Amino acid sequence: MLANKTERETPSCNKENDILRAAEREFLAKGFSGARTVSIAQAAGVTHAMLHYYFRTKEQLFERILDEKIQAMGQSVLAAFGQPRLPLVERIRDGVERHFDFIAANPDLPRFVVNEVFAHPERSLIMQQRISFVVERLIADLQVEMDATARRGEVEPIDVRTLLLDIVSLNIFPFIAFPIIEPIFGGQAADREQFFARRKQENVEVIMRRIKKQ
Amino acid sequence: MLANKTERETPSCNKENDILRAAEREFLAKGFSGARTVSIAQAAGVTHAMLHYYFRTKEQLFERILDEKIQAMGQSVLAAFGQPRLPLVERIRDGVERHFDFIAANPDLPRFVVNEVFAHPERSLIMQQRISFVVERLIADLQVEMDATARRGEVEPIDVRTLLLDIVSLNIFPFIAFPIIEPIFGGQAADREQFFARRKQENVEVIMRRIKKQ
DNA sequence: ATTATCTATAGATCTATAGATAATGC
DNA sequence: ATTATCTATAGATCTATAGATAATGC
Repeated sequence: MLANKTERETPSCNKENDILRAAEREFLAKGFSGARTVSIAQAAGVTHAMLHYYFRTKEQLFERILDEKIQAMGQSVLAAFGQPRLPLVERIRDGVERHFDFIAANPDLPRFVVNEVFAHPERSLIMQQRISFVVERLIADLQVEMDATARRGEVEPIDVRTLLLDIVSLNIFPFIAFPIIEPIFGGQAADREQFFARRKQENVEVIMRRIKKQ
Repeated sequence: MLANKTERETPSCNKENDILRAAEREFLAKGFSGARTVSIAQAAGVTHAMLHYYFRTKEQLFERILDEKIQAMGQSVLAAFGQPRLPLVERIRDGVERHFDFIAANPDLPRFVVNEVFAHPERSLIMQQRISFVVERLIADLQVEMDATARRGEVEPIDVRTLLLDIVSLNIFPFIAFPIIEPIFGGQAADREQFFARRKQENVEVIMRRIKKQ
């Protein structure tokens, strides 16, 4: 049936992919209930019937996107902190920055994932479990190094899960709340680039102070 | 009043308010596009026509709720930190805890406000400006005290806006992302109460270390 | 023979209103 | 006379599919 896509289909004339990319934009911007399949089809430059031909239902199309995005969120943490080449403190500083950069490059991602997982936790259960499984190993690995470093008196001992939640909270929230923050920061947030550059530095500062031995 | 047994007599007396309360629940849970006016009417125990009789449109009913909630978010910051009776460091510690408690008591509020403001920033512009105006005074006041305290060498100098964003990021994110966090924290988050009690302590710790003089 | 695409439309849902009727206040 | 409430339904969307037709691969 649809399983075997031929290799000579170039991206620009691959309608299935066009629909996926259009769906990605629409769903990320408006969420499941706000998105319209007609709009997606229109943005993809195909008739509405094609969307159903390839994905049967709005729900199925949505789940393709949601799974993709949940995975991306999980991967972002792995990619940011899974670099064992640096000593722990530098590894964490580097991780905060990498994770921040990823969110900066995908500012709509966290809101989307957070909302849709909240709206229907059962919808994404398998994907979530897969992510936690991988993240679990990263955490265990980091915790071992953390404990060792703390024993040498180089850092304040801390539960790695707790530290990671501090980091993602600080990194993600400013992006998802930017429209609210902007008027409060007034001129300071007028230059979006600069605002987030400072944010990144602040988050690194907060986390470094959190683990610093007192 | 023999007319007491008539069908039109309302048990809860104020249907307009019933609709508002039902709308609040529905909109907070599902957002504007996910909410259904029929469901709201049903939950309020009135016919669907009544909803339009009192509020004309879904949009107007929604804006009543959104304005209310934006104001509540702003007030929560004011109420938490607007207590000039304590010395600065204690005032901040107390503020972090008060703000956390408010979010804990209204866990759906931030997601709702953040989403809807993001989806239609123009819809809430007046309300946002009103909030920023009030918060602005709090910030100015706190900054004066912060600078004075820093001059005495009791804290590390910091921009108050930056510090407040650290605080609300740490306090709000764990609530809006809880369904994602839960499986990763596994057993540690099984007891929701305890998980958030620890979070509160962690957030206080992070912020105290952030302003501590080095 | 199968896959891709289009037009047209069914069917479901959802917002909103019209129009009738009862209650309330003056 | 005005306000509150109900029933019934219009009108607008939106998802999904049927059925015809073109393109592609064997």
